[in-house]
Amino acid sequence: MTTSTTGGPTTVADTQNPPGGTDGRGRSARKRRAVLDAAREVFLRGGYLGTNMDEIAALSGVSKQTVYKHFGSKEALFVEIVTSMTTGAGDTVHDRLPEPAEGDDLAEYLREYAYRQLTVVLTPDLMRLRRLVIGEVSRFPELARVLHEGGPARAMRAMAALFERLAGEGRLAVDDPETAASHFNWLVMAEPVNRAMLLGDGAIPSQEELRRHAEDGVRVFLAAYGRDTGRSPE
Amino acid sequence: MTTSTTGGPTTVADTQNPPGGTDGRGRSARKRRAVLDAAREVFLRGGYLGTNMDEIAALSGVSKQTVYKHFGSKEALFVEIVTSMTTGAGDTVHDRLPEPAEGDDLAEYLREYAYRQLTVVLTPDLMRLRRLVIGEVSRFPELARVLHEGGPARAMRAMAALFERLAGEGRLAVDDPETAASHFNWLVMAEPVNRAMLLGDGAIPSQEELRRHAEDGVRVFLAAYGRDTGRSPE
DNA sequence: ATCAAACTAGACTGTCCAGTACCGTACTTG
DNA sequence: CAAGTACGGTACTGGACAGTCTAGTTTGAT
Repeated sequence: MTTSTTGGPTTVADTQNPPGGTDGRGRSARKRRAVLDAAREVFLRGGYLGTNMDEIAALSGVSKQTVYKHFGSKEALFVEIVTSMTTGAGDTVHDRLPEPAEGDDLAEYLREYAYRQLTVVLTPDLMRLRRLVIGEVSRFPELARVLHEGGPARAMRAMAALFERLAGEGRLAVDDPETAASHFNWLVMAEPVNRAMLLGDGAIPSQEELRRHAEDGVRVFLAAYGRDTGRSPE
Repeated sequence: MTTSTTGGPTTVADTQNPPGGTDGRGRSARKRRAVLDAAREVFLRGGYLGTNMDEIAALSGVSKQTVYKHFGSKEALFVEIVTSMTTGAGDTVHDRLPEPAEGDDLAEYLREYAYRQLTVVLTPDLMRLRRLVIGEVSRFPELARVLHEGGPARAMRAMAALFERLAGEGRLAVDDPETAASHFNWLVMAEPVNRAMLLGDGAIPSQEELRRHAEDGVRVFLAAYGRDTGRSPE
């Protein structure tokens, strides 16, 4: 944005705008991106009804007409923002997720898993997204369904599959993987998420607190579902 | 709730409108109540911005002027609704809450406690209230703070105090009552609450499901914090 | 019966906002 | 370089809504 806006003499050597059509990333696509970025910020700040399209146009440095050219309506733009953020966050959690090897310390693996999930989800933008979607459940039930599916449900399915495997290997005492996954998930996520939900982004715990919280949750989980975790006197 | 309204057979001569000025429950108070009831329904349905004052006036069978006479503004009316619902629900949970006696089965007591909490909180109106407040966190942070304080925080304080006492009596292996209370609370509440939060009132579990859910949560809690719950081999 | 306070109905003001229309300009592509 | 398309700026339409105002009516106490 801060690059040379004054073109200069005649034909700039085009260091950033590829003339060939192979790239496909022309002016139009750039404007579209700008609108998406601005809309995201504005919607997350003001909610659906609390946001007006002029503000989005102004913040993205684009005319209102262009906004409506790319996204037909306020509603469509809103849906686009929410779904893209939702799936994006879900992918961040699940991409390149290592599986526990035979020799790994299971407790350590679960702590890492929990901590990773906590740090990804407890982000100001994701908390705002969650508040936004929850507040609009009656107006946009589909979006809430998508968030649930791409968030908790997806995470718990992955965990249930993992726990089932570990139970088969005799490393966990789990007979109902879904229930165990739910217990693990909420032992770890519930407290900080609900806290941040109501008390605002300022209530998001620090990394150290999240570490400790993950440890506590895993300890309780393994006390109930672990194989060799008889409460040993320290 | 459905018990005798504490009235008793003393001297209830008046049917509804006491003529004496001592009561103060005249026409004005009736109108005020009507406005509150209507506002509650309309706000819970449409959210803060999605609600207009004409609708409230129409539903309560009262002129708009009267609405503004009793509550100075839309914002004041909204705050009134939310705070009264919040404290009311908190009282419902904690009023007449029995304590576990010496001989009681602790697991049974905790199951009952959990089930009670679940049934009170998982009510369509309370879920709608929660969504409403969460959606308005940025506009009304105080209301969210009040909901957190009168809801989860209050419940967890009560539980922490109980656990501390039970630990002192040697009936629980708890060294950090706050953490234990958090674990208990969210093992029980998190799954159904978050589910209903995103999937709508139709996702509120049945009473049987809540019973089972409470059992599962208590089992895990006692595996971690119980005294005599060594995992017996089946 | 009388009077004052509270209520009703509805018109009204000022403001905000989604979405459109118009026209001149900048960019892209052949 | 030419032509077509996308964009900027801005004014405009149509409708919604918080809050006020006015004039007439009901209610409840004296």
